[in-house]
Amino acid sequence: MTRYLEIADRLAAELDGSAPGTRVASEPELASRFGVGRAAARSALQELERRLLVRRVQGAGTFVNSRIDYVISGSRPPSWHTTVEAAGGTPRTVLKSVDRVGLPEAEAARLGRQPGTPAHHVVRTRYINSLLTGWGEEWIPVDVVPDLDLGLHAVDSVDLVLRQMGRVSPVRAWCRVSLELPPPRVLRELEVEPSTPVYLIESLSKDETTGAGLMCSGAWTRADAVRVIVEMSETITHEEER
Amino acid sequence: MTRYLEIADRLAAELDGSAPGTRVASEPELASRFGVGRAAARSALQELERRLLVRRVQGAGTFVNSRIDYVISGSRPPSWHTTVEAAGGTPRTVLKSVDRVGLPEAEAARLGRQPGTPAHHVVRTRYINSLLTGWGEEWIPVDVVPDLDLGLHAVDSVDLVLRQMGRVSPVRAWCRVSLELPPPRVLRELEVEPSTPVYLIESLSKDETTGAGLMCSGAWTRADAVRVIVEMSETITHEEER
DNA sequence: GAGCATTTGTCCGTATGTATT
DNA sequence: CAATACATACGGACAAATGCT
Repeated sequence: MTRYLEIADRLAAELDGSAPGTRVASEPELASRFGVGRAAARSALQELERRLLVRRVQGAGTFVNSRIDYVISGSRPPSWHTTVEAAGGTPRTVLKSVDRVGLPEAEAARLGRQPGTPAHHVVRTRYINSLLTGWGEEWIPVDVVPDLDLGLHAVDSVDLVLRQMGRVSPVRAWCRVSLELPPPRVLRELEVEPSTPVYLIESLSKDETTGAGLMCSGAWTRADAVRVIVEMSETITHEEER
Repeated sequence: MTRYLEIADRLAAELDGSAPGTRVASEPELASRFGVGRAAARSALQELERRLLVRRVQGAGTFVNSRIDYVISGSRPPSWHTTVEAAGGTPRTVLKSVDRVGLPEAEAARLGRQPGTPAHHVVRTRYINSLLTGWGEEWIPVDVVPDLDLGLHAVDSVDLVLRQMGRVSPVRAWCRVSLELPPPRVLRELEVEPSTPVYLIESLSKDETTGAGLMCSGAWTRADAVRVIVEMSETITHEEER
């Protein structure tokens, strides 16, 4: 019945299988093609954007979107770079800052330390194909690795730096994933609209042998760029499902 | 600079703390109040809807929305009804159908059975405060509980029926959560727009002692009604984080 | 850097359709 | 049935970002 949904469905079918980044017809083009006003053509493209099928950029145009699957699992734990590359994308991580701070209360509790314990505070952004898709911070007590910054400028992976310079074996001990709307800070850092859904991935790493807390992190990721899938493989205590 | 975002932010601040279900000013009211056209007032309300702060119903109005947190965790496993009630909501589960079918391939693999094995196929919908928020299906091999339908009409909980009539102890063995856009089937069942984000929660229950697959399920839940949080507490194998 | 065309973003006024109350 | 409220659509206008000359 509604014209713009017909157009959206039609376009969705046409775009199915197109390569990511392919250009989609502009609003005026669609308007003349389907014999509607610009408003209806615009609504159709916006509908496709809500369905995460396209990405729209003011001044540039509308382009086919694609999401990569990021599986967080106990049994099959792929790294970020590997995941993105396997999906045919180009990953990039940018180190924004490395500070030396006292541990905030929440992070201290997770790491099993006293609040105020000296720690490295690492802030990094993540890109897929030059598109800013993630922002996150990591806390590592300084006694784990005294001069983390030296290693971080040479190697990209915090994990690797911990293993080589800290001589520890970090394993993921706890992880929590939820879908949120970005708080003001993340809004600015990720340069997104307030209505863009983002995943919050919180994580804690402990030493494999001693069990001591080594690192905890919080990472925000755009849901229109990544599809996070959480798999719990272990047998878990009973849940009454009704 | 943009007028409608100013209005949206203003309204968001005003609505903060309002009781869920509270009525929000209509488009014409907002238009005259802020001295803008109906288009700008409408955009502001749509922005709030994208932020999941309000719910809009044609013919009725715009109302304050609220999401309940549903935590899927190993350490603290609450039931659906308990979770909703703890959040101050009224949960309801409606049994749509109970069929006897042969197990499809995917479900058979999960349950460790042969495809085509006779099984109960249970379809149910879930409501929060009379709002349709979830739709899901469950598969239970008939040899686990021969006459499941009898029990299901008396008790709401599949888990309880399995314990009482099947004399087994189901525990969650595997669980997978992802955020999706609803496929056509779910679109119809949940009566939502194609752009409404929904969670897909897949789950497998095994017997606590024998380890035999008892039940597997797939449940779709509206993300504007529920915020799913997944917690992995167990120590998981190493993941290289970069 | 300046200028220009293209494209999306915002906004107006108006009208009609459709669902709810 | 009538009033209300949201949904769709038109035509027109200007703003803002992008990409190219």
